[in-house]
Amino acid sequence: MGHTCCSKQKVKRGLWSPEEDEKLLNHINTYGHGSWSSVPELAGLERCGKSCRLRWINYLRPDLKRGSFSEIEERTIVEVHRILGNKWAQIAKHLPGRTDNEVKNFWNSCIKKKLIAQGFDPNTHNLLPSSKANPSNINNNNNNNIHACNMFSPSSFFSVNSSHVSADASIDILEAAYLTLPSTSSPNANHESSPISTYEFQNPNMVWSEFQNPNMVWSTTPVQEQINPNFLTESMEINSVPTISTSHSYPISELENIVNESFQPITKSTNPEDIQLQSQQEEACEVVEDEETNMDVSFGSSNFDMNFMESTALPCGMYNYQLSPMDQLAWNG
DNA sequence: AATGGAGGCAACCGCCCGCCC
DNA sequence: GGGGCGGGCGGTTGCCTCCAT
Repeated sequence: MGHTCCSKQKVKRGLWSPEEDEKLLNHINTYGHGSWSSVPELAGLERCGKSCRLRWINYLRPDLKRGSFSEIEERTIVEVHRILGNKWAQIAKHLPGRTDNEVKNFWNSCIKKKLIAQGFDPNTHNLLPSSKANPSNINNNNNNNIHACNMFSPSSFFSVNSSHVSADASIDILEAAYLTLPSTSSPNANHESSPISTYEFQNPNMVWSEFQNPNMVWSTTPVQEQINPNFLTESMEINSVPTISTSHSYPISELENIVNESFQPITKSTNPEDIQLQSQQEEACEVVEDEETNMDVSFGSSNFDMNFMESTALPCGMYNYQLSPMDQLAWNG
């Protein structure tokens, strides 16, 4: 087996010796890595390119942070994992100096066990059934939608210490919040037949944690690039998105305006399946309104509204502003 | 002191995706 | 269009260390 680049040459496996590290380090410091497949030969190593790349990324890179994870890093991992799932590379982007491998190992060896010990399913971040049934585990809490995030302060990790959040990473959260749940778009939706690209925000279960406290969203890329068409489905039209670019922050209100300007309602689809889908979404939203809020929002309406996103996040347990008894749980395990 | 289990971590494996020809 | 290749990523494995017995 093995990767194609490894099968063509005699390669060494296993732990790297200090001499090998030095060769790789010297080579990359002098020439850069260029094509990884050519690095072993140029550096005089009997390793495959992938192995060199991995060694560099996970160990030799000069910007790596050493040592154990801080509590803030731990919380960041939990919060981002709750949204992104096992997207270790994406999670690692939120932790400067940490690698995906490191985050993954830390999760599997430490955080996962802590969550389980506190009665949370590490995959869903929801309470485990046994914990729900056992009041002693959850401090007599009856809310089955409580999330592991509520172990922490309701202020998001973005407000804890912005230096721990890379500038381009918060948008991953924004995108992933839409991508987390199964797509509600019809598999038969015919995008090609539409004369223009039409989309609709497909996942109302938005985690808008960036918008809760810091009042600022950081951006290194134009908004148009940040908005991933994958989290949009039919019925909203993408207009020319104003470009706010390159490494600056802008207020929440500005982003809200941008999004509102960028997504305008269009006529609903005539596709019977889409109509049924929209009807289901509207029904679901009505339940949301009845149960959680009187806010004048509806998934059927195409007005994109931050309040809407926040309110719809509540019933699905994606986000909860309210302090719950879970907040009182100690993180130290 | 020897041994076995648990935990942590580095590295590998296999798959996927994008690019190029 | 499709095949090859390189890079990236998540899952898994295996080794090393520590600690209890």
